[in-house]
Amino acid sequence: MTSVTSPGPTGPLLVRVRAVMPALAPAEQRVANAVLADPGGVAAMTISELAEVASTSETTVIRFCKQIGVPGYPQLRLQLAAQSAQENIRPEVGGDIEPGDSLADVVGKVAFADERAVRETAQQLDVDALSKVVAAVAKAPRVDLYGAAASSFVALDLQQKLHRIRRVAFAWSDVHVMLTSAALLGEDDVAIGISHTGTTIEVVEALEEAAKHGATTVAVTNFPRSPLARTADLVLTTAARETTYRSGAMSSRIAQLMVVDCLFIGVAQSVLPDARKALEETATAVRGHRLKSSVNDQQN
Amino acid sequence: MTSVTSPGPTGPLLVRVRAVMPALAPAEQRVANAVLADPGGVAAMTISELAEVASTSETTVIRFCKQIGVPGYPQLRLQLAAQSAQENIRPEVGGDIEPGDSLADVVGKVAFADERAVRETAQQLDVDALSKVVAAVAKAPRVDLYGAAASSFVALDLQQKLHRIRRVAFAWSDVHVMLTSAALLGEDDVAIGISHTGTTIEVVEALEEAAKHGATTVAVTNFPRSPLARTADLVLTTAARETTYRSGAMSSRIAQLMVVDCLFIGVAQSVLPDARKALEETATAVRGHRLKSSVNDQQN
DNA sequence: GGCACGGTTGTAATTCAATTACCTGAGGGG
DNA sequence: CCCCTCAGGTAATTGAATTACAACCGTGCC
Repeated sequence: MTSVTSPGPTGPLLVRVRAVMPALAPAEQRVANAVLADPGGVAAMTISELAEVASTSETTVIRFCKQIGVPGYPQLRLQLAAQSAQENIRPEVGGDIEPGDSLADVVGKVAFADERAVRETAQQLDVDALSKVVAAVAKAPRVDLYGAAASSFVALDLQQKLHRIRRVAFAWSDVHVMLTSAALLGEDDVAIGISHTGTTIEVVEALEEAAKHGATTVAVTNFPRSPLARTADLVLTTAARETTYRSGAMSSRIAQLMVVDCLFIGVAQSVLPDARKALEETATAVRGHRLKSSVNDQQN
Repeated sequence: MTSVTSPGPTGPLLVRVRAVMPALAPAEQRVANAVLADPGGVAAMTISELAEVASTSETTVIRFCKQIGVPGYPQLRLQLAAQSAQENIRPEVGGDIEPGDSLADVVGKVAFADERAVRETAQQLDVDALSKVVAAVAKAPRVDLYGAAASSFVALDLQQKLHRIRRVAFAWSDVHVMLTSAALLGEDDVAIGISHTGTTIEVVEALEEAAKHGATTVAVTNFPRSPLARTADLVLTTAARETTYRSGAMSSRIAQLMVVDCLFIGVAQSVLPDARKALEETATAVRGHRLKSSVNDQQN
């Protein structure tokens, strides 16, 4: 029993709450909303007061605590107090993007949301799971990547990176191709499904098919209780709170890319020096397609 | 964190405790000492446990609370939790990624680099130029996007976003197609070239071709003096310092995406309410491809 | 259409932490 | 020597937190 600030296995409490939100029952979601709306305030409430605010019973509040991995209500209060004390040091200049915002506001808010997504994702990322994924990918004869819409670009990005260090990887976004490809995977192969919500039918199906053939399955999603996460052997969660500006993937995709970059570097490290050599050779290959005036030789 | 908190950065509560110490009864002083020795630890204790530790009774603990101006024991716990949380502010983990770094180090460094890229890009972004780009794109009958390798994904991402709000956009990564497409652009059209270094021959050529036909040309690059930037009418610069781990685009691509997101939101704002309607319709369209267990309706 | 089932929610009983009321004993002054 | 005061504690009481249980609701399966 050391300190309140470093509780369970995973990172910051509020991040966890947001991640688990969709998997909660309605009454529990009301509690979650109350907590997210005013963490500091809730820390000052008794269980009955919070129940009142969330229009539900004390019982449900307790259930909510257990759901998010906190043993009881007093512990929740403590963690909320700790959390909101930290936030106050670095105030959230954020807020949602409004239709009337000036461009300067938009830039500020987007930047803040992206920064936060990166920071919080890193904080709560399960390094243990990541290392298992790295190990699996490093020794896999073949890696399949599944993603739809915006997530497909993340898949493509990873494919390209892995390809540059000679790992055999394929990124698919067509269900039919996903399924046929998954059907051809074997024991040592790895299949990675990417979906922010974790509910994209096609990606879930493909991962199930891959599992059926013995491949190691990995989910990259924001929601650890989502269907995709449940299907996978290993889960890497992001921590993006999408702005409500219904534009679709913004910070979620940034968070996914960060995770995928970490994965890539891990793999590259574990197959050094081959990776280094491969990277140098590929860099040399595109050098002829660079104009002068920059000594830089990275690709893109 | 179990250290004896002697010097400065402690907040008001512990300061107050120290101040009133001499005025306290012996048994109360024992409580005070226990609190000062390990504030975080005490926050995790019940009143009985603390009484035990201070070799005294619960009653004395309560008396101690009142003495230092805290109404009750639970309140003391909360304040201690908040206090000790503030003490451990997270340190900045800069530095380059080394081959021998642990995965946890890698995650920390990647996150830090990404965060910094986002922050610094936002700070130096030319909002005036951005607003001109927004205006041009908003009224353009057609937008061409050019990018190679990793930057092609950024182009595709933007294309998809613009498409969702009914803007006609094309993302090309094949030189031949780029050039033919550029040749068909007109006065009101916009061509956006994306290249981190700004030296990718194909992208520069395509932008030159587009300029030749009267289109507004835009560069998204890290280097304002690069060939690409010189070719373009408007320049949006990113501010990524690529880690030397020769992996290619990592934080540079994050920065590009942020810029592109701002551009997109700007355009969406300026064509409201059509954009809103379009976004809602597209969200509805994919709803059937979502599994339940999530109320969320963002795409990917 | 009805019936069984799993999952959700609330009520009531119970346990346990926190607080208060009250008691004891030691020291000091009249 | 007795009484008064006050530190300190025990035990009773209150109220918060938790658990046990029952009602309910939608869903899928005959």
